[in-house]
Amino acid sequence: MNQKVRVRFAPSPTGGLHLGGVRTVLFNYLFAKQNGGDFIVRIEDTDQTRFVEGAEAYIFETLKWCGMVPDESPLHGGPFAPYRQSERKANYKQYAEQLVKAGYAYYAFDTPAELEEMRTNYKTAENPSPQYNHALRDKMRNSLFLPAEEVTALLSTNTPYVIRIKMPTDETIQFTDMIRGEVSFHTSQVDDKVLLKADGMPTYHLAVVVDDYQMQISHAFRGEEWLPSAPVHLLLWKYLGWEKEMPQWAHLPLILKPDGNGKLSKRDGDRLGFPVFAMDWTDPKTNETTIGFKERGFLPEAFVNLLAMLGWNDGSDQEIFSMLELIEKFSIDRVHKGGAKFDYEKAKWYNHEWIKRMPAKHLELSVQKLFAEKGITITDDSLLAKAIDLVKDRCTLMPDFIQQASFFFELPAEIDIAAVKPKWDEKKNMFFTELIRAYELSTLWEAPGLEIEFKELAAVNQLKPGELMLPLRIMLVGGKFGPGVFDIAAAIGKESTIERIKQVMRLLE
RNA sequence: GGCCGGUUCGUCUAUCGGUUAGGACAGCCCCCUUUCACGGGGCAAAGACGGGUUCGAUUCCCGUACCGGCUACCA
Repeated sequence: MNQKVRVRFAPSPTGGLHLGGVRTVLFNYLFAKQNGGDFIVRIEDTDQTRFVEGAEAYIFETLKWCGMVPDESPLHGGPFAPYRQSERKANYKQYAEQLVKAGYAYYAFDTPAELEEMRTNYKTAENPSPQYNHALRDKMRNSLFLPAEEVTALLSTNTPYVIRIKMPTDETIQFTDMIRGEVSFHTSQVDDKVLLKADGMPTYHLAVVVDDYQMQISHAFRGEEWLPSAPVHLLLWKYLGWEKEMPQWAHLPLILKPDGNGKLSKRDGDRLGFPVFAMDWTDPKTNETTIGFKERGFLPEAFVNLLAMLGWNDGSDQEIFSMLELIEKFSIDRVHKGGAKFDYEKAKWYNHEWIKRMPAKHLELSVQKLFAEKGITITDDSLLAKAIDLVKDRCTLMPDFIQQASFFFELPAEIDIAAVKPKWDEKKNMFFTELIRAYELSTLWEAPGLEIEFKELAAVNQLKPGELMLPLRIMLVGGKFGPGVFDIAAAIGKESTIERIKQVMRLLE
């Protein structure tokens, strides 16, 4: 029995990685790191017909973005390489053969058409989906019921065949799931799953057992959708003689659609207008891009945080956790049994919280990039930091910084002149003319001083500051939003402030 | 249909048999703010149903209902 904690995430490279997948990685990762163990990524590409170009690279980019670096993987190498099942192909057949020899599995020569025929022939109202199982296998063409000579003949003439597990007719398979406790199945209800396909590739069922064994996996976490096939895996561990090395299982609850029911899919995101994939994914065949959390403007810290809280909590009221805190506090026995509906509003709340807490320094690079995409070049780093600190409280998603802060770096794109024009008069015009003069003479350009000067001048002119502050805001910002006006004036500087006042005054003439 | 799993406010959830069933998001109201937010305060909102066990059940057991997953030579 290996003591060392070793977990694996075993994705199939068929497209973008979605929420549920990333959460599975996260729980694996947290568990491994908490226990000083290894986090392995193994690519389950046994179905060559479903291979999608770029999907594997995408998986690793996603893990990197989330801050979960594998200790072993096809990309990072490791002592149990290769980590791609397609490259381990030669490995599996011998075990399938071993099972046949021991009487735990058998050759099946049924063609796809024959299987189809069986399903339609035996389909009844009570049994809408007949299985290839103990009750039906004697009706099929397999090494269990065909004469030995015929089997030999079929084999020697290279007739395509698969190897199926021979499920016992009457046994109870029980195991302890780390999340669900005791779970049991009756073998009569489980079908004779294919272990080795006609193309020589193993199915998931065989591959996961062989690889978990060879890679010395200590704990196997996967989605709840795998629970029904757990008895097959348990039996395989036993039949292969590795029972003592079998990992502990944990079947994670599913992430469900926000509305209605069922597990969350990419389509729900398209339909409801929120991301489901971690990052943008472009399907190489259709060239269609599906938006990701990253590109929508989520911080990886927030993404990880919100995923962790979908089905887990530490028992306290704390909701904001960093990766380090999660590693420290995560516990598999506090993971829920029931699925959780995904709530995009709450997801945004996590991001908002993270943006608010994030020091401006950490945000600078991505904000700068966002601006660059809009054609705004930032040359003054200290102004950028100041601007970020001033507006981050009002940014939920990263692109909000464009709306909230671009006026710091360029003249307002639009001026809401209608907000001031109706109440604009000669007295106000005079006030701002005098304000320009006063500000031109200012030696100390700081918010409190600017505000005092402004208010004093208003008093001299017998005007209420309230009636003047909105016009000033429109002049500097362009609209009815943003941080305190004098903070803005202080940040953009004397020259720009005066220029903006003058410009709008001209528009008001 | 069968098998397996699940079920506390609209949503995410706390509760290790005894609570006015707590928090958060969203909603509504108020305060703060001479903009928009942030922030603060408040309102409304839940144990699917029926049986047990128990002095006492949201909590333990059984049944029902409902929801989900699986039922491929896909993972």
